[in-house]
Amino acid sequence: MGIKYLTDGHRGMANVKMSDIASLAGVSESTVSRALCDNPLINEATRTRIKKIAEENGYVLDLRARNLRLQKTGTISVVFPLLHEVDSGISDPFFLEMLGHLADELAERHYDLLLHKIGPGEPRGLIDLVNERRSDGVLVIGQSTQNAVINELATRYEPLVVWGAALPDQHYLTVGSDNYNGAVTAVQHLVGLGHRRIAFFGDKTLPEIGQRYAGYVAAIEQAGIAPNPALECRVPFDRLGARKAMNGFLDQHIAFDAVFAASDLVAIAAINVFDQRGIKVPVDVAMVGFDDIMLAAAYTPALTTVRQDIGQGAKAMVEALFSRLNGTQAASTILPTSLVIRASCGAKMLQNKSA
Amino acid sequence: MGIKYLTDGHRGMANVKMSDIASLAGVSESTVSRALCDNPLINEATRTRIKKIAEENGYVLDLRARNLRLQKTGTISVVFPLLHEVDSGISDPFFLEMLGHLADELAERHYDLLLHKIGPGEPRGLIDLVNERRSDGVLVIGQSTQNAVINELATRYEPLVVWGAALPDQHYLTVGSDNYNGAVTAVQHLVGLGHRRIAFFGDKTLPEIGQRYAGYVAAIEQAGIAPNPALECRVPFDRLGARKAMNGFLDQHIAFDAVFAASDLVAIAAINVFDQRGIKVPVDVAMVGFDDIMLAAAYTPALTTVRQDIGQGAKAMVEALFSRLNGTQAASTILPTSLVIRASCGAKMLQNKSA
DNA sequence: ATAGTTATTGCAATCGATTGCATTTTGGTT
DNA sequence: AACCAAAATGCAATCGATTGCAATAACTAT
Repeated sequence: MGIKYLTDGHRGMANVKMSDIASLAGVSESTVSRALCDNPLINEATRTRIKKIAEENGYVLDLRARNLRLQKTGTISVVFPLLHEVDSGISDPFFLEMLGHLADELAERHYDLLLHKIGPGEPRGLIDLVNERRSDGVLVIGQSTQNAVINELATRYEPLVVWGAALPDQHYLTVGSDNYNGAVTAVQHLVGLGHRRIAFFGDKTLPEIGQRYAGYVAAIEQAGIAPNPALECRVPFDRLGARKAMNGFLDQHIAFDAVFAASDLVAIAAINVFDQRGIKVPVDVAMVGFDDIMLAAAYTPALTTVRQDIGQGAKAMVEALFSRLNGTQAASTILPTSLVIRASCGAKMLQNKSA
Repeated sequence: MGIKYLTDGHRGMANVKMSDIASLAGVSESTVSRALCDNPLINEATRTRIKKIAEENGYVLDLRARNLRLQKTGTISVVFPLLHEVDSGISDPFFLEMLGHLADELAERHYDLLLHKIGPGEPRGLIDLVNERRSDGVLVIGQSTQNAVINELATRYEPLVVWGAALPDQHYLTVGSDNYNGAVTAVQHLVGLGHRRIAFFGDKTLPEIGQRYAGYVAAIEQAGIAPNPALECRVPFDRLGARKAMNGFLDQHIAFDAVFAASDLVAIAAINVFDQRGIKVPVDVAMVGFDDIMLAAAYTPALTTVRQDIGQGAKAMVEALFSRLNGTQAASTILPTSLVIRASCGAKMLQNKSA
């Protein structure tokens, strides 16, 4: 006699299934199924024997079959604004960092991560995705301008969590940073350095940016400075549009001594445009960004910015989603931010003023 | 009488299945199945009738069931070096751009994209992924140091395509840029500008970087310059390590007038470190990068770099993978690169020389 | 009308797992 | 030895689609 093995074919990967293991072990499929998931109904001895056989024959269960039977997918969709067209997109490193953390959190729960890109012109994408029921839940990173679509969807689809700003009439769970207070802190910092004419760079029609703008205004006013609409530069997301907007702003020759940029990417682009026109950061103008992407620290000059804790954010999103899946109540979360001070807004201005 | 509808429950999403449509239409499931996939066996009239009923009742087929039956998954795994730990990782924007393009290519072919993060310390991850057969094929972005594992896997698993350098004893298909010639062009450009003491910044133990290094050496020698090992700075991937390596290089006070950085990220970090020590790019030192990530153009100074066509790369990878899935032969691909000249290595040096 | 085609449709098995219930085996008790 | 409870295992239905083959309906030509 001797131990029987299933020979795996030429392709190397034998298509071993549960019934094969069952016959090898001389038991029924039910027993194998139960043994493999440590069901206590099965005798300790048989259980280990079966497991050993399964192991030796390289058995792995077929998730399609299991999920079909269990009526689930074992998958979470992550919807992502992946914009990469030359003229319409900047791959924000912030998203990649978020994605990495989400991948971790989901892997820990043994869920797969199905990635869906969604472009600016395809609002149906999200709806279809849900209709096809390929996943047990959906995480949306960045509602940007789609919040109407998302909101409509949310009224009939529960397991949906969105990264971004919490808005008033919102039916869906959000996890996001405290944009308002983050902005307040940033602007207060600039004020503390002696800056008075602080420009706002960003597109405040986007929900998150709108909140940052509100914080900017509040901090300005609180410092006793009159908000000046001329100091606002509406910077779109695409690179060319951004440069154009910034150059247009500079062409107006409005005096300003600092910029609060709505994201690090905007800040970086601004520094670049300024540089080309001979304006040096931080010597001539102080600059604060938002996000603290990895590159913020590596930029020249290193960027002072409002840090969002992406790891926490990812964790909160996944937790909220699984609460919904389990029927537990869960509330939207607003995560605290912190100001990271680097070279892009040195203390020089303060010294100038006091001198 | 009147048309019958399946009422969808409170949750909004009715769980309509094919058998429901069958009874509504008064036909068998087989007929519905065939009608929905435009099988010509089915009468034109019934086909449209069934489709209409399916549409009205919001029917969508269950992919698990279909895939189980068809013995496939409809999914491609994308394995991704998502490193985000503070001390071990930089999220290279290059990867996100690639990911976006892959998402497009796969979506076009109606395949889902399953994302798997793989950390530096988990070589088994890739193997397990394949064993679990959750996807019909695997795309690996960046072999980095894992090529031994990948190679072993490739001997028994066919539908595998890797982004990266083509290496001698490789059993797997690769798609990658022409690292060698890209580097040659970059260095020739520096030479043409009059630079003689060109440093190499990067970790040449990684396959892709190794090829770029080879190109660097070749171009140097071809210009009649003796390669100087002291001009090589081995820059690791983590930020702190990178800074340390660069500072160490500067501490040796070896004269150099230009840097060929193995990636844009390295170039960016280098400019930053140089700046902190009073070395200005491009005034004091010229800098060329590799990749042409979005940020290269937005950096200050804008980065001269070797552009990789990521869109083409993604396309080639997916095409190669599907060839394998269809049993067609496919060969590894090497994509051409192009040099993008920007501010980081201006023509100043040349003028200095000729003056 | 009738046999012979051809165009449609249905039956039933199948993909690979899970699980309620029935059944067998084992062990303990008197 | 007989019986009962408890432990271990097996049977068979099920998840929702696809498809070879059989069966029926609709025509065509004689």
